Formats: sequence, C-alpha cells, structure tokens
Amino acid sequence: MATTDFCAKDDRNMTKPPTRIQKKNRAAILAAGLDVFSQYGFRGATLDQIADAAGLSKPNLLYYFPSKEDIHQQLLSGLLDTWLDPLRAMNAQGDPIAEIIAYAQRKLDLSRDFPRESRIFANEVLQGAPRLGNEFPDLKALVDEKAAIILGWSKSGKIANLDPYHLIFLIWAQTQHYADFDVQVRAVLGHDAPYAEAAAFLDHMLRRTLAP
Amino acid sequence: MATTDFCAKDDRNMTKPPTRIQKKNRAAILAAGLDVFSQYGFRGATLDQIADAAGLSKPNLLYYFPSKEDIHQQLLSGLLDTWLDPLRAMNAQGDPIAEIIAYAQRKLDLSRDFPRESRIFANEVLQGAPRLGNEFPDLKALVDEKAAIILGWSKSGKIANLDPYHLIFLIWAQTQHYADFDVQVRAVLGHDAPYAEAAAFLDHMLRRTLAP
DNA sequence: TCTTGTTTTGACCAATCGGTCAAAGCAACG
DNA sequence: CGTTGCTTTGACCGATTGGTCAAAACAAGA
Repeated sequence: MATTDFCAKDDRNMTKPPTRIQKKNRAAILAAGLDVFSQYGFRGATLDQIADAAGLSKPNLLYYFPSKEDIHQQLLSGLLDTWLDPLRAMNAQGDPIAEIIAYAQRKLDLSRDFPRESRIFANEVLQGAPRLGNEFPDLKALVDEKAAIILGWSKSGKIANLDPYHLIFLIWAQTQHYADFDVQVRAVLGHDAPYAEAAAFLDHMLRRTLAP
Repeated sequence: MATTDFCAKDDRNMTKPPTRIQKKNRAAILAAGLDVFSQYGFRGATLDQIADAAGLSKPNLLYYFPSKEDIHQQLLSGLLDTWLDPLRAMNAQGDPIAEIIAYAQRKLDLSRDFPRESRIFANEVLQGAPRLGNEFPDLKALVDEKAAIILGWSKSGKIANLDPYHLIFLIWAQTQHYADFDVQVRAVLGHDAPYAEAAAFLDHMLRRTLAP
C-alpha cells in the first residue's frame, strides 16, 4: 500500500520516527483543536473549523488523525496530567498550610496561563465526561492519597478539622472559576486582570479556613 | 391564513389567551429542553431529542416555538431570575455574617435542587455566553449593589477586610461546583450525597473567612 | 349537523456534518 | 535523471441537522 498509516499505530509500535513535517502538522492540529474545542465543546466543534484554524484542508487533517474523537481524546489525556501536577507536588513533609496554599496558587496559575485547557476539561465534565470516564479511577486514586495526607494534618492539629475532599473541591472550584467563567467574571468586574486580586483573596480565604 | 401564529407574537401583544393544550405543550417542551440542553449544551442538543423527550413530533414542536434558539433563550432568561433570587434576598439590615452564610446556603440548595438549570447556565457561560451576553448588565448591576453592601460591612469592621466581588465569586464557584461537576464529585467521593457535607464545609469556610 | 379555528403530521428541503478515496503533488535520495 | 514514499487535495458520500409546508385530524360552539 502507498500510505504508511502511521497515525493508526499505537505509541509502542513506532516502526518509524515521525518526520519534521509530521511533528509540525500534528502540533498545529492539536493547537487548533484546543482553540476550537475549548470554545465550542466537542459536539459544537467541527472538523472544518479545526482544519481552518490549523491551516490545513479537512482531508489533510484526517491524514494525521483518524477522527475528530481522536484529536479530542489526545488533547484530554495530555491535559489531565498537567492539570493534576500541582496536586502531585503537594508534599506530606512540608508545612501543611504552606503546602495547601502553594497548591492552590499553582492551580490558579494554571487557570491564568491555560484557560483553554481548563475550559475543554470543564466542557467535558459538565456533559457527564463521556470521553473521560475511564480516567476517573486514576484521578480518584491521586485525590485519595492527598486527602489522606490532609486528613493526617487535620488529625494532628496542624490545620483545622475539615473534610479534605471538600477542601480540594473548594480549591478546584475557586481557581477554575476564573478560567471557566471568564466572560462572567470580566463582565461583573468591568476589568480584565482578576488574577492578582484572586490570588490575594485565595490566600486570605485559605489561611483563615485552614488555621487550627 | 389558517394558523394563528400565536407563538411569534411577543408577550405584550396577547391577542388571545393561551389555551389549555398550549400551556401544557409549551411547558412540556421547556421541560424537555431543560433536560436535553443541560446534558448536551446548545449545539449538542437536537430538536429531535427535545421533541422525543417532550412526546411530540418535530414539526409539532416547531409549531409552539419558532426555533431551537428560542427554546434555549426562554429557558435561559427564565433561569437567570431564579438563579439570582438568593442574592437579591441578601439584606443590608441583617447580621452580616449570617446574611452571607444564608445566601451561600440558599445558593447551595439551588445547586442541589436544580442541577440541570445550573449546568445549562454553566454551558452557556463556558462558551462565551453568546446567547446571554445582553443579560450581563443586569447581573452586573445586582452584583454591584450587593458588593457595595458587603464592602460597607467590611469597612465598618463587621466582617473581615476582603474584596466583595471575589467573595461572591467564591460562593458561586463553590456552590455551583457540586451541580456542574457532579460526575467528578461523585467519582472522587465514591458516594452520592455530598450536599450535607458540602453545607457543613461551606459554613466552616465562610465563618472563618468572614470573621473580622 | 356544519363550520371555524386549533393542533398534528408525513413528506420534504437545503445545508452541514464526519469521513472516504483515488489521484495528483512533492521532497529526498540514488 | 527516476524512483520511492510522504503529503495534499478535489470530488464525493451517507447521515443528520434545523426548519418548512400543505394537508389531514381534531376540538368546540352554533
């Protein structure tokens, strides 16, 4: 056969390394997909839009990715890792309050620097996570681990006595709000730079909430 | 002409009161639209789905509403009022901390009792509020008014010195999180009844955050 | 009963959707 | 130069989309 069909092979089976142009186009497609999916959601996004944004024709786009769903899937799985990194970095040996506040601030930084990634994730969860459900066990395992650490801090009196899971939800909700509900935040505030204020507020709120 | 085209007339121009069957079908369509739009978003929802859920044929559905967009629009505008009622009820003459906590709890109740309404709203804002943008001025006016009250409490030392806008964002984010990210919350917690815990946590967090 | 206006529907439409395919274009190496 | 294999594209496909329309079915009062 004429075509090598490289995109259908899974990662372990790299019979050939990707060429320069393959890397460039695949990256362009993922960048375009991020733009379009984050703005319109999976169903609302069209291959024509993504192809346009990537500067390719639709058949050419489908030469690099087998389907619309595959582009979305690759974005999501690549995303979740980055998104959970701040939580992974929370250290049981560190100072409890400082660790939790540092985690929240890192999460807020992600919202500021990667709002499209946040929205693509929010879109997915909002609609019941039909293309993300299988990632939830890993997510739960990580949260369980970190919740146990927080619970330890709580039991030993180093922080207030509170439910660690809902503390994590609080941090998720509050930090992602600025990315996911960006238009609303900007419409209400009337200006465009909420992140410095948000960081100060978050610090105040967590310090008060966590104090033993 | 044979048809009366009643649905195209605006509310002020009620040449005839709606019949019993009109009321019933319009209500059924809005209920079905709430179900479908909240699950799939505007673009993801189809008229066939909504018609099915309402127990009507598609042309019959379009006899009662002129377009898909109109159903969505009516849901949204009817929604925003309910959604802002708890904030409207916040009383400048009441006890500051009790007022704010009561507001947050009412908002959490809305998330528990009307998660579909919350999600339809979240879906819309997430995608840049293209069909909601004109409602933002009213929203901003209300928030400005209540933020001024909170700021007054803050200045007079009745609550901590904090940014009232970000306090409101905090309450929105935290309460809506349980409705909008429901699947994620349930996947992480491993059980189905987070609202009692959430209410206790919210009370703790706000009481600490607001204390002078 | 007949008449009048409301309600419902099957058939249909143009546009758009995700995706296919064969053929053409192209780069690189001998 | 020619060959080989990677890249790009125009034309096309079946399915689905939101929406239309004329005609049929129905309800209700006279």
